[in-house]
Amino acid sequence: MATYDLEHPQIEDVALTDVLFALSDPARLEIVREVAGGPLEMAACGATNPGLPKSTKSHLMKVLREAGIVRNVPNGRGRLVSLRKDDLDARFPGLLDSVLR
Amino acid sequence: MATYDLEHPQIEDVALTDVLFALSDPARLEIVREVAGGPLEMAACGATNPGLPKSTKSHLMKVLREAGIVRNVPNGRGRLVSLRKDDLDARFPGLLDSVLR
DNA sequence: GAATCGGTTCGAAAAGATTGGAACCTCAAC
DNA sequence: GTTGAGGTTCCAATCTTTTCGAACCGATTC
Repeated sequence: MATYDLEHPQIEDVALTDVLFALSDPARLEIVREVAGGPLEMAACGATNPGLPKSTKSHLMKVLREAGIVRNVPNGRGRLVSLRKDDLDARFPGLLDSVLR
Repeated sequence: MATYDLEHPQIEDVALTDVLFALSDPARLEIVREVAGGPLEMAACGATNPGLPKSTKSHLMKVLREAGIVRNVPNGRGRLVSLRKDDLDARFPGLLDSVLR
């Protein structure tokens, strides 16, 4: 019964401190950098962290998703992760660019 | 014997994730906003948090200081807190502006 | 439909952050 | 020198995050 569509916050509802917190972890920031190049299969990201257990990776993604930073949608039998760049740019102009520079 | 001059990191030594983490706490971010207007006596900042115990406030300042965000120097019998804006702008261009906007 | 692959969720343990009281330190004023 | 104001440090309690195994789920492939 439980569907696997995950909750994504409205961008107006995300607080700046939540975004900053999500980005303040090196592993999460690295994922954001990878995804900044374009949407990525979840299996494909975390290239820098090869041996990461999947539950851990799933949790990192959850924090990013709940902070409004990434979108994570079902895609075939996997998932596609993408950066919510337009949303973030509208809500916190310049932030993403300065973090990713 | 112990001097009360506190350690301030070289700006090149501070990691982006440390800065983001320090700014990800609402109370700390508020202090940064206050200090962005110009140097402030430590006693004068935290206006939004009137009843904050001094040990707690001291700890918030420590996190900001160790992240390279503020400078905290003795001044009379108190301390003067200032934003390391130039350092931060050089190290992470645009970051501070986008966070404080 | 059975097996498998990619991910989520749950639960519990470990690690780290926050909070605040108490003791202490420094400077300045008296 | 004593006192008081402004802050730091220490410590312990609490809270939050992180980590990861185990169980589960849905879509795909056979």
